[in-house]
Amino acid sequence: MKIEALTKTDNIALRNDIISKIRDHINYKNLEPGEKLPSERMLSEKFGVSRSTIREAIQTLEFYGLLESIPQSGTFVAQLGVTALNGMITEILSLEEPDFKSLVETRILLELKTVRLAAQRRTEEQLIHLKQALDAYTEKVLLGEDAVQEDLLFHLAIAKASGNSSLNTLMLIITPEIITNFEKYHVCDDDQTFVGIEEHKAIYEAIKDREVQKSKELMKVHFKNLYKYCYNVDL
Amino acid sequence: MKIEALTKTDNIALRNDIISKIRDHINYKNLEPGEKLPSERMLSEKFGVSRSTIREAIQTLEFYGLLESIPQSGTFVAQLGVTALNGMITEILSLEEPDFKSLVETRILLELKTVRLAAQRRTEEQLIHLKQALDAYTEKVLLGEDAVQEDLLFHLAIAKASGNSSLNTLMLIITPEIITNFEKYHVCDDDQTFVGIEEHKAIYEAIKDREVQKSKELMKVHFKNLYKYCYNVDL
DNA sequence: TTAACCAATCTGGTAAACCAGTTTAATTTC
DNA sequence: GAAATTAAACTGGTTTACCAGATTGGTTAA
Repeated sequence: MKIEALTKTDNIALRNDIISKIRDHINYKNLEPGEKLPSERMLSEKFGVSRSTIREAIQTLEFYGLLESIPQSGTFVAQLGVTALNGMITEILSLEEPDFKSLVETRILLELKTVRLAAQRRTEEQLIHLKQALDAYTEKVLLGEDAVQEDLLFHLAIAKASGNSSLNTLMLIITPEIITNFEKYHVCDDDQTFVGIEEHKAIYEAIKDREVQKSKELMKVHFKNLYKYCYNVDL
Repeated sequence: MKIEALTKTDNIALRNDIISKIRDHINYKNLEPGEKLPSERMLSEKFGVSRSTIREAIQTLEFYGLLESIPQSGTFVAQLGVTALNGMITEILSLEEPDFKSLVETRILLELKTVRLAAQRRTEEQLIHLKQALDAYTEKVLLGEDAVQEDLLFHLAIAKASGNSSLNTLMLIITPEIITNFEKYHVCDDDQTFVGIEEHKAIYEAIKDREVQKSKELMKVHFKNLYKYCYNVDL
């Protein structure tokens, strides 16, 4: 482990500590949904840390939808009861860094859904966007260059065309981690790239023709290698 | 629209503006993966805002795994090329607030997967946790009290038992929003709660007995009403 | 008694100053 | 001339101070 990783870890540990203290406070005061948390200054003094640290912790809980800060007014607990809030925060604190296998498993699940939805719901505008992404990918491959990024953007375009903003968000969250790990472990085998063009093209055509089931099957084939990798290799 | 929402919107708009400016800078300087961003002070001066604002924008991009800040060293772009980074940031900036239908659709997808994985992989310890969550839910319902929170915690326990940390994280992200909307639109019909006990119990038993297919079918039934709601009602 | 009003206070957001490691480059030493 | 050294500049993180809008509680007018 690198030296500077320690201080970074310390920062996260500190923030998690503050989050658990906020949870304890909510429990102790039995704060109901919509009730107001003490001001950042109060919490800062109470927990013996600076406002920045408090704000960081609040921002994290805000991201998970458990708190909401209103400017010049206060920070409020979401429309969740104490029990749920308690359980959720405990879970958040115990979250592990996702392993590669989990990421791939999740990506496959999400993409088999987004491609079906895209085939059902894509608009003409989204179709054009898909075509552009496909062309950019094809061109890069034909030039013999690395096309991992264009590959990724095509898949994100499918997610967008699914018309499901929630799925789209989740794809955006897990994609960078996937790519980072891909680069790290050199998963992508360049021999497959020309096959990749055909597969991408076929998926695009299926979405264009609104062939729902076929699009899913094509995506399944496209993920075949990933599948194999996911279930045969342990990282 | 409420008045205070304007200032809140302004804050988000400001942060998004900074994010897009960071993107532009990365493009302009053609920063490769792992390269260092200008210091927060430089960016602060360059963009005419305070460091706090810069830090907030960086923190957001860090959450999506696009940047990484190292204490006393600098902020670095992730192992993603300029093209991917560019596309991702653009997507992030255009993210909409998820609609209820998207959330429900996504939740069903995720839960049909987590329950299958839980039936395959659950440990004895996770099984105990599931049982506790089930009992808490049952008790609350039998007392005639509202058990939405305990319901939620049971489902989160399943996600945890799936052994897929990535899926677990995604469930944690969308669950609060779901609950908030449930409360808002009064989706949960209290007549169903006693049926709910039986359904939860059956799912628990299926996971306990490692009956993968059955667990999925039971979850599908459990979501039947949600399904109907999702595809018949527009919000 | 009640409703309108106004100023003191409190809020989250922003900016500026400070801290302790890290990095860098000039200086010294061999 | 090259390698070791050291001090100055730079880094993200933290603390403190300030801002403008929101809240609140007492006062005043009806």
